[in-house]
Amino acid sequence: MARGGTRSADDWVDAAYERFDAGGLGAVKVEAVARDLGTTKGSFYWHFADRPALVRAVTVRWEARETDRFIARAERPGGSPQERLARLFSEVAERNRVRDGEAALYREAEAEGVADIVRRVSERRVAYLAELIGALGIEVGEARRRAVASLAMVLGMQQLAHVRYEAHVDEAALTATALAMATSGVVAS
Amino acid sequence: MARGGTRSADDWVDAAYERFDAGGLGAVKVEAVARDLGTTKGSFYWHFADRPALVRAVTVRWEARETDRFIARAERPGGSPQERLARLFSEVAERNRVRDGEAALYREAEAEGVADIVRRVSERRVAYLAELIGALGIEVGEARRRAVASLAMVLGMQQLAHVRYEAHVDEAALTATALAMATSGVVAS
DNA sequence: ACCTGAACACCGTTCAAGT
DNA sequence: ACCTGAACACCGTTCAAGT
Repeated sequence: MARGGTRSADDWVDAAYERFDAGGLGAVKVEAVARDLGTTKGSFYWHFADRPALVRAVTVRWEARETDRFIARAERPGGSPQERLARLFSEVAERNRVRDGEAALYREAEAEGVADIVRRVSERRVAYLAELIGALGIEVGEARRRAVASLAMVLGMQQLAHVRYEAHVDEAALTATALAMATSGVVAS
Repeated sequence: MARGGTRSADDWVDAAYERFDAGGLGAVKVEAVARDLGTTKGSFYWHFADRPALVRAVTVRWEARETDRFIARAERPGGSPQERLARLFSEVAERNRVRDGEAALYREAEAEGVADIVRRVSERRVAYLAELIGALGIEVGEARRRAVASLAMVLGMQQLAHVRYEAHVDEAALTATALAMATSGVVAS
């Protein structure tokens, strides 16, 4: 909102979200956001109980957007389950390259008190993956195990990327590996 | 060291390491460690340039211990490569349950400026895994790809555990999955 | 050579006082 | 109803002064 005017809680979340996008939840600082908004941090406490409340609002917004993207992906027509899985993994691999706020989320979730939200998103991802794998004719329990294992591998690759461990495994190999885990099923029951 | 006496840099690292063990690198706070040692934080700056130097010393110590454990494992006689791999993965799965300082390391490494050390440890883990897989008669490039993929999956499961996402996949299943990835080779090249 | 104590910066939080 | 400004706590950092 314009300097000098009055602000809503939403304006605070907008400004905080920009900082989150750039630097993760750790960059969501009351004083800094107040500066961005051209107001004082004292005014922040009119709208929110404390910093954790703001961090939580930002994460909830991230969850909503993540869900939208999920639905958009699922709704998009075209293709066998295999093709959809391939599309999904290749999008994930591509986003892996960008070190944005989301990339930091799993790392920061616990310290910032939003582990529950990240857990919820994880469950959605697993459910969606399991659904696609199930569409290949795989039994439901096995489909879930494969979904968890391939999600875990993708998250692990993200972590290795965080410490800049390249491991000579590129985007294409990551995509192929995740797809192979999902479709050819290496997961023991 | 006893209160009132004089302290060495090592004493500071000892005390800081205890805090790391309990709460990760984030718990390594100059003021708190000074309190533990019964001295003032001002005195800290005689021994160290700043907090990052202390954090780095703690991580270097962690690396040394991690290496020791690695060597101990590798040297331990007995068993085919398969048996050693199984032992390795089951130990990792077991440690996954404990939420200690190490569990937080990958998350915090970048923010704390010790990504290089964690990267080095990752490379050792991959090299060791690749060596065992290579002993199964697998070609060297393929062995490395399998090593990276199985390490990534284990790290990813750790992350999911951090947000307490259980996913109905237990320790035994994790072990079996990692082993299957390493030995039966789902990784596309 | 090693430490204390006071000072400052930065950020989260509270609150009396203003509009 | 919403905000300012000052205050305090906590922690990292510096430094003059002490032993």
